[in-house]
Amino acid sequence: MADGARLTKREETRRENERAILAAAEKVFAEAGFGGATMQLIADLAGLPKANLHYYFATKEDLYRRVVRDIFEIWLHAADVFDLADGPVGGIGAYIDAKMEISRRHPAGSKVWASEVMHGAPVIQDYLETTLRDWTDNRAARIQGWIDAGRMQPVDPRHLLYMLWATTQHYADFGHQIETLNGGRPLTEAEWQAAKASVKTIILRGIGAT
Amino acid sequence: MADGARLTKREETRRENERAILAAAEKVFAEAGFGGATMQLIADLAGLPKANLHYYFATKEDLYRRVVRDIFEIWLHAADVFDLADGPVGGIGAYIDAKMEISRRHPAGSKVWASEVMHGAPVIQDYLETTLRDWTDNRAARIQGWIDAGRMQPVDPRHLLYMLWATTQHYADFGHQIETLNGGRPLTEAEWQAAKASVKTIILRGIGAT
DNA sequence: CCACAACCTGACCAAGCGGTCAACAATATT
DNA sequence: AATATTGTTGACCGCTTGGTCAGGTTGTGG
Repeated sequence: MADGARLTKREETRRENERAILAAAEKVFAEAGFGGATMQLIADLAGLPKANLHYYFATKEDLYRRVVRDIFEIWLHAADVFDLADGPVGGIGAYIDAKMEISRRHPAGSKVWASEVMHGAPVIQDYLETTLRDWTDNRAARIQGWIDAGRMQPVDPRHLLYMLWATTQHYADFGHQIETLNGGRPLTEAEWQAAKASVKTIILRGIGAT
Repeated sequence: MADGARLTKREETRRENERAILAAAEKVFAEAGFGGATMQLIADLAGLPKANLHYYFATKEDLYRRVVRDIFEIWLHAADVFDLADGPVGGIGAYIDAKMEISRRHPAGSKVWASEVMHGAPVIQDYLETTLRDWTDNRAARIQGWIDAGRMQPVDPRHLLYMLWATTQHYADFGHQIETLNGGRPLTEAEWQAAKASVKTIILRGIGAT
């Protein structure tokens, strides 16, 4: 008792295998794209026979769909910080921090998401049209509220959101390019902090947030 | 005479076929990624038999390499405007316009480039380490010059460049997402102008450019 | 302990892939 | 007109792919 949920050996194994498969899949899909990824590669990385993957996920597309949706959830919840603050400095500042942190900790997931959208969102188009659209409408309204309250300069809320997404995701999706331009070394802790600070400084000043 | 270069029928055909293949390849690579693209698909789109592709480009990788390098050239030359202006408002403003225009006119190329970098730049790593690094160093120095001259606030020139790249490319790479959030319709001419204006306003104010 | 269900996997398959090639057609050169 | 060069293509090949499946193993509930 006292170690959370009581699990049978079966449930535990299932959970662990799924986790291993999803982690491997995320990495392989990020590195090779959907078309370039192979079930064999994912299986090897997960340490399971290929046939076993098909026991847990019927098809390559099912597995991919699951990976994309998992990322989407994380991505979406980063916006919780948006709603806690009462003004643009706190709200947008915290959102930038949160999204930069996601780029740093889930670079593979970010790439899978980027790849999916870039190729026309074949598997999550419905999510874009429902969940994401609602999400965006809400946040745009909130930003407009700040503008109306004189807390920031009038800018198109949507283009501001695009800029936030673009800039923060860039550090994951184009991490390889940034690393190369950084002398071939990954950003250090201090360099990450500097990156965050730069982004926040420019954007918050850019919208005249108070 | 007077219609430019005099070409034999052979040269003309060769030129036209190469053009058709490259255009088709850019589109297919953008839509499906390197791994998902097939020579058959490219051939069909170019209106040529598959075997003919291999006469012009020995391998799929050769063809891909050519597409990526062509984009890189366009991308790089967009920065010419950077050098004509004497201050950040003109220089960076014009650069944003130029890169937004590329996103608009070469969305497929942009996606191929993004995909290439995202997957670790397997075919243009050398370009990143030489041409792009030099390019970046030069522009960073120029921006630093503007800072030293008091023409803009002190910000890290590199992170500013990343922000410019990220934001402008976003309109190509995530064009599908933007279109979906725009009610399923592509941006109109006026909306493109508004996007450009938003980006320029926020960034130029963000760096305190004068 | 038993019977049943869930889980695992090596061997296999049809389909599609990048790439080759021999035979042929068109153009250029002499 | 004859010849050499370059361009074109259907048919083909070896290989890898996603996916299947029969038969075995492991865990569970009674």
